[in-house]
This record gives sequence, structure tokens and C-alpha cells, in this order.
Amino acid sequence: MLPTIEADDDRPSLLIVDDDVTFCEVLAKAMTKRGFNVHCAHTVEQALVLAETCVPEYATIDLRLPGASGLILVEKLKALDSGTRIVMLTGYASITTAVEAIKLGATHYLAKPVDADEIMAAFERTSGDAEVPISTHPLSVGRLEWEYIQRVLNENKGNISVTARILNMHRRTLQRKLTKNPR
Amino acid sequence: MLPTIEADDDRPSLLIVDDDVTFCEVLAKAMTKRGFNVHCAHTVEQALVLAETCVPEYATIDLRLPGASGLILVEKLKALDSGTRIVMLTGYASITTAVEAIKLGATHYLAKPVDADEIMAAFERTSGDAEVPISTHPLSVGRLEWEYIQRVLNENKGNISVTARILNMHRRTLQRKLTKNPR
DNA sequence: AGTGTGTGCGGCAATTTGCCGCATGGTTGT
DNA sequence: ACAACCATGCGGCAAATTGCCGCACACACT
Repeated sequence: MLPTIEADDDRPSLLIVDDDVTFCEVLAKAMTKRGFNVHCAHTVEQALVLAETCVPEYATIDLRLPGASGLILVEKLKALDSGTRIVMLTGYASITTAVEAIKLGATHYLAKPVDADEIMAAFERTSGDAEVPISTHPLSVGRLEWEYIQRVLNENKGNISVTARILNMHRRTLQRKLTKNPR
Repeated sequence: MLPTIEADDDRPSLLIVDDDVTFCEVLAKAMTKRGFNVHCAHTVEQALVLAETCVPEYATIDLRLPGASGLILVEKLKALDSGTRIVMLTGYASITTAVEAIKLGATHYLAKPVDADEIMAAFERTSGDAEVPISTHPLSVGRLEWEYIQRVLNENKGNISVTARILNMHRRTLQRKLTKNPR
């Protein structure tokens, strides 16, 4: 670990925008370890303030932010520096927003949960490469499902019935799944 | 605008690429009625031959084509004329391929079934309209699984065996899942 | 030819699911 | 206090899905 001198930093700057503070911290740590100069923001406004003082070369932006959509942030950041590489993150992936994000200039669009390596790989991606990013995929399908269920469940304050309805699965099945370990 | 090679026709040229012949015919008719000079192709090779004799201004391309993916066609068409407006069509929408298509230069990405008006609207679309509603829960668990599988599969160039191994599931099961619709 | 790997698919047992039911506990409005 | 409503936990059983075997075929590499 190289101790860094404050002001002029030759590490690439990374702006993380996500309303989930814990998520930010974890990701910030992981990306710092990978050699980035990391700043975090939890709202669009904060992100803009930060971006203006220190235009980031890289950014990860959550789609859903308090107030406005993360999409407009993509637009703003690109306006500040069209070279900025932006990865969109989202808890709930949708084709429409994915298309939108890419058209606005995002370099990639990933669904949570993601790990730092996937984000790194996404940053590296140039447009339309046929290349294969040999990133390791730690998550099995079962595990992914578990993570997702946990998130939705959490968002609904642990209400199993509601969660089951949203997830379009049987309450009984959800119950049974919850008794099991993440595969 | 440069006139195309054999432009005795002032109607905009449209190339429809889809292996489903019936679909092509129906769409061709509908688009002709809307003022396009329509050509159809059912394979990547056919499409390339057609495109070289008469560079299309518009194109609709199915993602799944016999042999290669429709994505490479996007690349080729854009190389011939970067002004070509391309709408990707797909039976089973997946975020991964959507991202890929847009990055390669497609102007939009639509899931079948689509009608001619939707395609028209997609052609008209310019850059990002930053206001896209973020639906709270677009994905059921089954759908999530599907998206994830598509992503990993895509990253591994469609190699089912490798994907199954990474995902820690049986190849046979993966095969079976792939034949089904996203839930 | 021989080896290795990927693919498609059939069949069958084991597991998981969907869907029913019922008893229980908490909350809300009257 | 009472009914009405909802969420929960769990049992049982048929239906669907998965795991795991096999086999044939195609393709690349040595």
C-alpha cells in the first residue's frame, strides 16, 4: 500500500454514487485497494458538487437515487468530461433503463450484486469488443436468487407475503427457500 | 445525405433481417405501406450481400439468426454507413444483449412482439431522453435468473458447458432453461 | 485415426414447486 | 370486546423441475 500525497494524485479518480452508505463504503474500500482515488456521494446534488471540484475519470452510479434518477447524472458527468467512464449500477435491472443509460454515454450497465472485479472489467470495456472479459463469476444462480430475495424482502420490511407477491412466487415456496442456506 | 448506390428511388431504404420468413413478410408489407423501400434477408450472409449492393438507411435486425448473432451485423452495417439507424429485435430481451447492441451503435432495442409503429418510433428516437420511469420491481426471480444466465452465457461466447460449470448447475438443466421463456 | 470438448436430447428417479388447507397472532375499525 | 383482515408457520400431495445417467454427432487439435 503506497501512502499517497494529498493534492496531486496520479491515481485515477473514481466517483461512487449510491444512496446505500454501507454499499458505498464497501465498494470504496475495494476500489481504493485497486488503485483508485475514491470519492462518494449519496445524492445527485452531492455528486454534482463533488464532480465540479474534481472531475472524475471514472464513476459508478446507482440508477435509483433519492429524488432524481441516476440517469441525469450520467448526462451531467459526460457534459463535464466526455471521457469519463461510467458504470450504471442497479438493484432492479430493466431493459429500458439499460438502453437509456448506454445511449446517454454509460460504458456499461450492471445489476447488483456486483463485485469490484466486475466493475473493473466493465470500465475496461471499450465499445463493441468481441473480447471476452475473463472475470470470475463468484455467484451461482442459487446464490443470486438468494441475494435478490433478501434485498426485496428487506425493502418490504421482512413481509413475506408481500415479497412473494412482488416476486411472483408462492408464499409457501418463499418460506421454504428462506429456511435454506444460500446455495 | 449521399444517395445510395442505386438510388432511382427517393424512399428511404430499409433492410429487414429475420430468420422468420413470415415475420419478414408481414413487417415488410407494413413498412412498405409506411413509405420505405424494403429488402429482406434471413441470414447474416444474405444481409451482407444485400447491404453491399444497396446500403440501407434503416435496418431492423433480429438478435438470433442462424449461425451468427445479429450483433455482428450491427457492426458491419455501421461500418458501411455510420448514419444507418438500426433497431434490434429479439424474441427474448436480455439486458446483456441490449447493452451490447446499443454500444455497437443500434439506435434502439425492442422485444417482440412489436408492431410497425413501435419500430417507427424507435427509428425516430434520437439520443437519450433522460426521463425514464424507474419501475420499482420489474424482475421476478425467474426473470432475474434468466438475465443472469444470459449475461454469463454472453460473456462466455455462448458456451453452454462452461457457463453451466461457472454457474454450478448441470449442463442439462441449463439447456432446458434456455429453451424456455423468461418467466 | 485418436483424443478432447461441446451440443442436443431421451429417460427416469429425486427433489422442489405449486396449491390446497388450517391454527395462530397481530392490527384496525366499530 | 368483537369482527374483519392480514401475515405467519407448517403439513400433505400432485405436478413440475432438476440431477444424472447415457448416447450420437460435430469440430478442432496432435
